[in-house]
Amino acid sequence: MSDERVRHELDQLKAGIIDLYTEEELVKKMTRFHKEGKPMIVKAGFDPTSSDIHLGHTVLMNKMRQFQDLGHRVAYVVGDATAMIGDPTGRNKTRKVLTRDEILEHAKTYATQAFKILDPQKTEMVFNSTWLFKLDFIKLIDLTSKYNVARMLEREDFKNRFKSGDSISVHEFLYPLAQGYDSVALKSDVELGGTDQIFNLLVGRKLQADYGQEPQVVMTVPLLVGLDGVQKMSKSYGNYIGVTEPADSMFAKVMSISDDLMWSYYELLTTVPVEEIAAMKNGIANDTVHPRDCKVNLALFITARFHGEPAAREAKENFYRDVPSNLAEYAVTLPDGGLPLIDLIVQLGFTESKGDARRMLQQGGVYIDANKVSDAALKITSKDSFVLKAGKKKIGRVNFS
RNA sequence: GGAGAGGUUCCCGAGUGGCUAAAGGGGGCAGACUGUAAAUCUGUUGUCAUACGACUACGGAGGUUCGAAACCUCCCCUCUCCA
Repeated sequence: MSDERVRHELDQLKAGIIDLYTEEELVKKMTRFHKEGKPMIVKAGFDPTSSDIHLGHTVLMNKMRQFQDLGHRVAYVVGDATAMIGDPTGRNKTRKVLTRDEILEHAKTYATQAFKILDPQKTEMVFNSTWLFKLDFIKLIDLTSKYNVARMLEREDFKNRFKSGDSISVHEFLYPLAQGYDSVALKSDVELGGTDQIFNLLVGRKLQADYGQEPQVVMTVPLLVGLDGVQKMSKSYGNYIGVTEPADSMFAKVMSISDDLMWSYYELLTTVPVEEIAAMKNGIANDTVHPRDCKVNLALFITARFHGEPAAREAKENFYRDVPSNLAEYAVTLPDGGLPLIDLIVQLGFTESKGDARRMLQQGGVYIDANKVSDAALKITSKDSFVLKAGKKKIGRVNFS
């Protein structure tokens, strides 16, 4: 019966979800969908302050895709208006204000990346400036009157900042309200977000009720921890793997995570069944399985997802080779008097400054064709091409002309 | 509006006239070890210069001084308490 079907779909949707407010309401909406055929509007917002989608986003997008596969529609909200506030996480004290063009540009590249996962036929991309910029002063006052400061201060970071005496600007209170108002404007049935979004998502519920709508169901997905193993994956922390990154670097980055972190990547980014993951853990515990091999498989899985199997295998081979096969190539003009190695390193962008380059050289991090170079004053005089390696990650073939 | 405390290098944070490119920690980078992991250890961490050294930097603008991150004036910003 239809009940069965709803039950089954519910299990699917609940998989990997942290918070769900509330299950009853979700069931009600799903049942209605099956009876009346009107798809749910599943909302998720994205901040267009950067243009790259990384693996952290994909956790959320997979869930969105699931809803689409069950026949629902996704409202992909580009937070161009809310970006002007910046989600008050307390760390972005001076957030760079983006121009209109930059935001549109970001939204565009964002979308093409998003559709590696989402179904474009069932996705509406909307900009929240469409309705937020139309709020006049009267309506804004009305909106702000629907929430009070005490409740606002319940939000974790507001609370902390208030307690520790850091500044909170009044306009930051507008962020949750604006995001909540998005839900009102879209009449969303479900809103998805990371666990750090829970407060904002719940504001949406309250506001919808205040505006006489049926409140949205709120679901959160776990945050993916970034490569550093500490903070959530985020572009601003530089601990991310972008979905458009080359296979080689994607593979290498996965390999660089800690063994502990590997498990949450398995759970959040792969379809490997939990039993298998448990088996791997067991194997490692009794020394029959090497953790490195588990990580290689993880890296293969993730790389293959965005680049296909063959590319993933090639990335693996490159990873174990001293010199990758598809090495970056650099064309350099050799000046008459020769080119100091230090200058070359800077010129290739391997280090930021000459001092940095010199340091790296002195510390033994520079190799030419697999031979360590320690002479900081070395000058390149011959036009023979060679492979230059500076540090662990910077490597390339240099061709002179 | 009143009173007080502050703004230091990527971050936190010491420094109250020359010994300060500025302690300490975090982070970053490099090296050792390893599994091109983590943890640990070592080194390093403003720019230019082979080097001597030069330049830039302690919220902003002026000033005092042979010499200022430090002292004075004004301004900007943050926080706390009072109204």
